[in-house]
Amino acid sequence: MATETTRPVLRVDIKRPQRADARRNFDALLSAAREAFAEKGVDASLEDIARRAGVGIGTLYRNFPTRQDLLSAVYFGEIEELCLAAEEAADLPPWEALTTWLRRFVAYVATKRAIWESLNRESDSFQEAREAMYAAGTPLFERVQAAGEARADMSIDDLLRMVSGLTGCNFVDEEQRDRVLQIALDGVRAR
Amino acid sequence: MATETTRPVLRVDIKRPQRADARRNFDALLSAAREAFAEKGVDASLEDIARRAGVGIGTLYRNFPTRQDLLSAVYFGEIEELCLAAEEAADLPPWEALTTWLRRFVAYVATKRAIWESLNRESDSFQEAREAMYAAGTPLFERVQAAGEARADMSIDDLLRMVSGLTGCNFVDEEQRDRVLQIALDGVRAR
DNA sequence: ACTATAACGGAGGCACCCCTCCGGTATCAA
DNA sequence: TTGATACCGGAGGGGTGCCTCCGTTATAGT
Repeated sequence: MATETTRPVLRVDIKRPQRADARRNFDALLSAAREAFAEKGVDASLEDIARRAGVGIGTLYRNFPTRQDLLSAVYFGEIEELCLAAEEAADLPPWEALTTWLRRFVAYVATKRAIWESLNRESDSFQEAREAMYAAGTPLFERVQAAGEARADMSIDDLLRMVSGLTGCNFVDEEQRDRVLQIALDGVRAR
Repeated sequence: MATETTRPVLRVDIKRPQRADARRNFDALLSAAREAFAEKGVDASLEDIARRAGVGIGTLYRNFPTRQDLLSAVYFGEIEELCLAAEEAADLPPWEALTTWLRRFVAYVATKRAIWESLNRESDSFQEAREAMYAAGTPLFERVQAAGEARADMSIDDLLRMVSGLTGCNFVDEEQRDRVLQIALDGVRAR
């Protein structure tokens, strides 16, 4: 389903370089950045990223003139995947579809701190990512509400902030995180 | 009630200096630090704090040899107040007592980022603060559970992490924060 | 008033980060 | 093979923060 999607697109036009050596560096930088951002959040040191990639700092700046460019290149793809996951879940019954997607959402957020931060920072370029996530989640949530299985006095914004808040803080272990999340979602259910 | 409490004490023994000028600086540092920590979180720059206090960096280090010493001096007092609030709420009916205290808890956490961080960091000296908070909240929560008004399969640790998670992330406004918190607490209620 | 000394404050060494600039190098088309 | 050039890397200047050290100053007891 939806192979030729017209979903609001997250366009990043940082072009992969032409020359072979340049392409190698470009890719190394991307994966080093993915690693560093996941580990230290969006404030990870750019010099550290260049080091991890085994590349000079100059090369980093040539490919990604600003920190935002690098962040975008790394994360917009992943958020895109999240949006796709929402479409895939659409076949399930309303409540399962929603929780399935949220589970996926949580899995992402837990490891990729930047996604979480993108929900919590006031930044233009993150705005776009946030909107894409909301657009993806809204149909799922509205379906649940239409089925009378979730309280009507709640928005997707409420829901995602709730889930991301619970995901963004430390728990003793995964088991506790799931349990607490489950409890909070119980509050979302219509009674 | 409990004027001569034997509650686990948060002891900080950084002694206020003897000489008049030293005492002035000590106090100025404390309030500058309170301000800076609230504003920028526990990572606020020590040099900035000294500047705000109108004092040399050396003076800061003389009074508070480590960042932890300063943090402790600032926050343990406030956490102590939080614990007192729990005792005061004890007169109310179980569920109200708990939510009254949690409301207080939220009010603190929202403005004092360090308290929130103290729940989310792995640090020895915060451990102590965390334990004090837990000790204060446990009676309230257990009372609610005993009254059958909260689900039994949840601990005070679960509850506080849930609340602090929801408090620690941004909401559009206070109203949304309260609404979402209310929804999550609905999930805590026994059905 | 005078002095012993507690307390001051900021210069300075070290570390890290950001970003620019440019001499050197690897690539690729001819 | 070779030359034009796209691309490299890191030195270096500017900024901030941490913490120590020590010459200078204010205080308090006599």
